[in-house]
Amino acid sequence: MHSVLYAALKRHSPLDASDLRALKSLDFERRKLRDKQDVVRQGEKPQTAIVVLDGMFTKYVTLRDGRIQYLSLHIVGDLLGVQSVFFPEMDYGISAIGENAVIAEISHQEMRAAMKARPEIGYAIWRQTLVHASIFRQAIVNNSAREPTVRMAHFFAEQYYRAHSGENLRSGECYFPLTQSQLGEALGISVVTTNRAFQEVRNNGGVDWRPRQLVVHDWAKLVELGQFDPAYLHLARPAG
Amino acid sequence: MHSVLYAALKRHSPLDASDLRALKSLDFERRKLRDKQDVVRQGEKPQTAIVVLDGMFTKYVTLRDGRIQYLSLHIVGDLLGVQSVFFPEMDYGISAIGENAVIAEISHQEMRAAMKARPEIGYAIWRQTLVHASIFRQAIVNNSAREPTVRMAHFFAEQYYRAHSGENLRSGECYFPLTQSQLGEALGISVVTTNRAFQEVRNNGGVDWRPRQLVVHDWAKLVELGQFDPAYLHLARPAG
DNA sequence: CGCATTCTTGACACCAGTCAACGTTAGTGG
DNA sequence: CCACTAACGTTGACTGGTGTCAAGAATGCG
Repeated sequence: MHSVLYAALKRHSPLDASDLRALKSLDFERRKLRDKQDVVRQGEKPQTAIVVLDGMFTKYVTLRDGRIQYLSLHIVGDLLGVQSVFFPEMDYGISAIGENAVIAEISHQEMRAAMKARPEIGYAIWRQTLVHASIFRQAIVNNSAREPTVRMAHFFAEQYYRAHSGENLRSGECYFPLTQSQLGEALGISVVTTNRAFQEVRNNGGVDWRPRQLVVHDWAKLVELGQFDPAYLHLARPAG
Repeated sequence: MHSVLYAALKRHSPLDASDLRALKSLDFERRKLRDKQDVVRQGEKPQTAIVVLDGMFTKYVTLRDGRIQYLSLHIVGDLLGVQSVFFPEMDYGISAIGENAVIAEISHQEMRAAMKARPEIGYAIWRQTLVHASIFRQAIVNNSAREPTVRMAHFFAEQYYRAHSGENLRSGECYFPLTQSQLGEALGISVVTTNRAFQEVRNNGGVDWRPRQLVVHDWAKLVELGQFDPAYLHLARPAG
């Protein structure tokens, strides 16, 4: 878990040996989750922050009428629920999607101590929360101003780009265990529209989607269709 | 400016006398902006962070085809562009809306120094960025999963609630200098739909909207129509 | 007073949602 | 190994909401 977190933070933050040592001293508990199992629910007051070790997790909101809106997807290295270190009550839920979903739980106390002892760790975590905020902003743009096909292509592009840390993108795969229904709930469109939009993306976007796996065979095409510009993800290296 | 920032941070963070002193020592430059004038543009690399002193500001994204998507509105006390302290390049723009738009610019250096000298100031600012992230999340939910009328009511409620810091909400006003066209660009709907949705909100939502001013005469009604639950804003006091 | 912007309304087309049925796949237990 | 089931994917038909276009009314500013 320490190396996973360190690697993720290192991507945008200058951590030194002492910081690494501090990270290594963090106590944590490993936890495996089933498909669709909640890590935290909206309204709860968790005592831990979460590092994704494997699989996929999602932040989501449940509406009055029971409908769900997914806010973001998260993969290895993502640090979740940082907000709960500062504001006790969760205004969104976190749940696992798919199998092999594993997290490490780190107590708020430990987190606070590490940030206090090594301010640069605090800044690194802060940067991560800023990137996540940036992803939220793009989701607003995407779900508000782009038509279903473009929207979906952009979403795929973001997932793929993040899964590969912005490197070696030309072609490849990434884990993508959502159902079409869930994808629709992320994009703010109905299942039927999701299905039809996907067929167009498959035909014109240089991607395919086998169960649990997104297959990109023409990255440039996907970028073009999705109007994807990764600047907002603030990874050190520009798109390759 | 110092008291404005201090008051805003105090709302969610425990700052002491030394923190206040540190804030007071911050050097800044006051700047007045015209309606629609940019503070920073997407892609630029500003050297300062921004405290809103008066009027209204907005974060927005410009799409390829020139369309605009507004991301959030900001008022007195909001600290903007904190991200640029950590990531040089802006992935969104900030501009003034309406008259009497005044900001204070604080150099990144000064910001960094203050956070280093007084960690609690850093945490307070961090909390602000977390609240803004939370507002983004709600915007995703709002623009993706709620129909125009409800969406608009929710948006109004959020504005009004934030303008009043969650206090004395029963009835009152708040500054709201957008045009209907801009409101549409915030909600992800066309001008025509905006206009029609507004008429319904006016009729059933306990609000009115005079030029530049949002008038709430029945807060409970607005909350009901907009399905507004202010938990996500993480102000200390619950709704009154 | 006159011009530009904003607001408002109607008509129309079309995209996206809903409903419903069927096909496909994966997982379970006999 | 196959039968059975539940979840998921796919398709068609229909409806309604939302966007676009266009024109006129109201407002505000110089």
